[in-house]
Amino acid sequence: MRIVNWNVNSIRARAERVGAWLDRSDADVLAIQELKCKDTQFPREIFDDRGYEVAFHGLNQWNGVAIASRVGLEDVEIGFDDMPGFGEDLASEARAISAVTGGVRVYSLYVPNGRELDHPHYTYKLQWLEALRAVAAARLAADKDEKFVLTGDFNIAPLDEDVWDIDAFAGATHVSPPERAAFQALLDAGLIETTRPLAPGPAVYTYWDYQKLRFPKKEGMRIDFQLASPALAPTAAAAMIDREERKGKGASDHAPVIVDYDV
DNA sequence: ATGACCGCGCTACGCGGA
Repeated sequence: MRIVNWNVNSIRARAERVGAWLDRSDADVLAIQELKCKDTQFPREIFDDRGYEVAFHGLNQWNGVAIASRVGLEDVEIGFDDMPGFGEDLASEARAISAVTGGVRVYSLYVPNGRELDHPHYTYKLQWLEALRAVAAARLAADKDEKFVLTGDFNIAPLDEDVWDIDAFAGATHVSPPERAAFQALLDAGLIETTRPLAPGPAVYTYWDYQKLRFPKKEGMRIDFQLASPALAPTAAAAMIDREERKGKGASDHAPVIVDYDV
């Protein structure tokens, strides 16, 4: 089963491209981040027309997550237990959706950006990741044999080699020790990241800024991942970052992250 | 060539992105 996660940076602006990509991707499951639309605006015909079921969650022009699948979609959950909110009213944001598909619970996650190290959004990011860790730990405690995977845009570069120049990130988010510790805590809880071993770096990236010719200069960041449960991870057979999809006019700033699982 | 930000919304410039 081919499971893909992709931050599309607006599903409406990218509708044609996502459809064309689905036609050639052979994806069984596509976990999407950054829909940038409300549920009432979601272009579900992209998926209907191609025989994919789709579940989506969008509240406004920010964030938004979805899962599309051609191998069934059941037991959809919006958010996760004790997911923190943000803002004066601590409103919960559209950053998590999951569903059982092909015998695997797949999460589509858009981890908060953090903005600046001294910004309230950074504290929110760390709290959000800790709540996510608690959910993963609880799932494993309840059933160590459950097949599930946390996929999406983690907005963390776990290793120095995951950015083109670590010196350019001094004092920036995405590389700070607390963020990296929050990512490591997910691994310490028992999850296994399946893309890096099968598509190792250095200089393997999933995101390139639109500015400053970052893509043609091969200056990117590796911040999109798949963290699989112990029952699923050993079945990972191949992984690929589809950087071809980052080329040309109208590309998302993130590339699809593809993993084939023998399930 | 892969080429000098992009998408969104009370359509106009500020916000968020990383």
